[in-house]
Amino acid sequence: MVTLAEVAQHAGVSASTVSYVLSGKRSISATTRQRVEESIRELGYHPNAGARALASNRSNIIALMIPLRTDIYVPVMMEIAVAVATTARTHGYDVLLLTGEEGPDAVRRVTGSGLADAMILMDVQLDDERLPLLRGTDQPSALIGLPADPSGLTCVDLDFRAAGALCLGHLAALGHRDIAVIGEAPAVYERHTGFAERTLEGLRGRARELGLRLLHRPCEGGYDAMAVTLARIFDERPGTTGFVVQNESAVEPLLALLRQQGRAVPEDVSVVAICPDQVATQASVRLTSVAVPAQEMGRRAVEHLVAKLDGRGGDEVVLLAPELTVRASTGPAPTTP
Amino acid sequence: MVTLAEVAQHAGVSASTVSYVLSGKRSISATTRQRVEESIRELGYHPNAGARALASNRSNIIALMIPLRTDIYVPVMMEIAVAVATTARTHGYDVLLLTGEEGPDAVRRVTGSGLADAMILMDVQLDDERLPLLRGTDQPSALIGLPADPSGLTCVDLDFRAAGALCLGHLAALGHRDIAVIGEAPAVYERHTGFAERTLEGLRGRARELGLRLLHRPCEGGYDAMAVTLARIFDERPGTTGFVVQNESAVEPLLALLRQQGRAVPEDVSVVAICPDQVATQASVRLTSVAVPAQEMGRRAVEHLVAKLDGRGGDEVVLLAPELTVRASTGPAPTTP
DNA sequence: ATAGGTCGTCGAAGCGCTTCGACACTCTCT
DNA sequence: AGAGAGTGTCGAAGCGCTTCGACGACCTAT
Repeated sequence: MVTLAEVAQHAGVSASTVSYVLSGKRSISATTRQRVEESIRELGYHPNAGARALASNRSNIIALMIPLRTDIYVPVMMEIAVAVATTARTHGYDVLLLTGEEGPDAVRRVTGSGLADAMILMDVQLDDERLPLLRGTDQPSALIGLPADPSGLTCVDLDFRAAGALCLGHLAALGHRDIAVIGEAPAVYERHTGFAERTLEGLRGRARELGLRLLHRPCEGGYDAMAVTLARIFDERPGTTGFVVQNESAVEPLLALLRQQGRAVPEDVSVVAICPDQVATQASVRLTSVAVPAQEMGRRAVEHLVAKLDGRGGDEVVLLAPELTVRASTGPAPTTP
Repeated sequence: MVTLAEVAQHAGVSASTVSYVLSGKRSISATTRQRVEESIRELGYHPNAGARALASNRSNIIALMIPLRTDIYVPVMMEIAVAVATTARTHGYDVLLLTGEEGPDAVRRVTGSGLADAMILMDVQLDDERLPLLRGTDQPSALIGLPADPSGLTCVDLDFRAAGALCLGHLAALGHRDIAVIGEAPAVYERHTGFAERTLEGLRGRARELGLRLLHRPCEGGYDAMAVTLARIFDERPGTTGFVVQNESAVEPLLALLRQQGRAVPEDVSVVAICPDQVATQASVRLTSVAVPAQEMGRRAVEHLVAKLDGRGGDEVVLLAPELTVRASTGPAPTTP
């Protein structure tokens, strides 16, 4: 293992000079810099992370807490995680992966031990038990999601309320009057997950404004659950012609079932999804959808944290504006004779 | 920030005593231990990670390198990642998330800086450029996947060759003679990804033994690509009655297309998948499948590393035996009159 | 009773880095 | 020509922890 001191000796300068070459925190003459850089390369020097963290009180690590459940929003989570890791690297940070399993203890542990300089939390509940801890520390943090009370916190999220409204507006403009909403699994609503509830508010609010009839049904993913849910919907509202789906694992089952029942998409019923673009474009019918900008969210969260760590910027709630892309799954409502 | 010294003072002992209470590396009287533990709790002490790493030359971090591509095997990757994180925590380790983007440089950086004590690599190519680096260091590592030459390395993987053979055996036993294999995207084969090629070897070998006709077609995910591929298959081999699918994002499109063409599963054609159980059970037809034991793989990799870090055990190739679960997508071959 | 163990604790060294103050220079401005 | 203001470099302190050797205190076997 090569140390700073060895590099210094090799280059014929003092250790502090090498350190300043590395950090750029003091000016160094061009010739010295070159000599040092040459030595670093020649010896294959890598600064020791622990020593650096100890001396500078900075680990250059950002912690990312992902939900333990692997059964839900997997593509979104993965995309966010990768975006976080990639963005962090471009700013010189590494990413520590925490699972939700440890809950608040993980926050305490990471904060207390100086393992990470900052923290990103995903899968935030409206009234998340980790939030008081975050407010009580001076360690920067960012949430991906929006809790009930975001004061004193940095949050990045899609504006799901607007997304809900947008979907409904699109269906309404096409003449649909009876809309069914296929939501996430009931457990998601029971946990009071922000995005699910806010979407619903957006949908309901706009439905009221436009005088549409709205039926919301949570749904476990998968074919069988979807079959039951769909049967109930048509039972209760036979005139349903528009669907809004916010549940990745219900998308394909829904399409398959509609097809099977002889209801053509988009001729007989229209479907709008709120999901990552990839899901929308790979479905058996290319779906009109509001994209969940997973990468963008991950990137923004990291950039906020880096800014805060550099002493720039403060808390802020960033709600990304939803965009609706029209594809092949929506069309004019059928004219009932 | 509370330090060891403060805890020591509070408990009326020396710093080293507190350290030994924490590590258990020397015997400590029960009364002293209690007093120290009480102080730790009272002061809310967390050992500083950097200082610990510097002094002990151990970071208690395991690096996990995941592929950058988020478009492929997402659920598997995610499951492995979560299993790695969870298992690592139970052994007192944290997980550093690296993306494949940096490639070999990441290996050098992490190894050189002492950021992590060990490393797990996913998405291993048969002739992966990171392997020489791993062999050249004394830092323990584990691969999830199997390269062409695993000598001097620890590898954990499903025995894909056996998995391929198993699928074919099952179809053969049901009387199918003409089998089509829907593979991963062409790029996966071009990269010489181990699992894809080994599956193919297993399939071909058993096909030869049993005298079956085998047609292998790589396939991009999604509905449209699958439609093209399927058309070609039936064009070339109209008598095809058995399918083996190794491509998560081709599963649902395949089922939809077969249904659409009036080919009933399993009455007219049988489908066996190689995929995580979750995909198999959530599909519109519950799929007979060989499970990719993602969690098990993640867990095993971590446990091997922990053992190596504790000075137990050495390099080893662990090939998990495949298990085929019969569900609703396979049945006897139709008798051609 | 004394030599030899074991047990529990302490002090001090040191891990590899960052950073502060100091110091010798070289410029500029008057 | 001398004061003042940079520049570029160095030495030393110290970050919070682990770990080694040392040392009493107590126990056992001779």
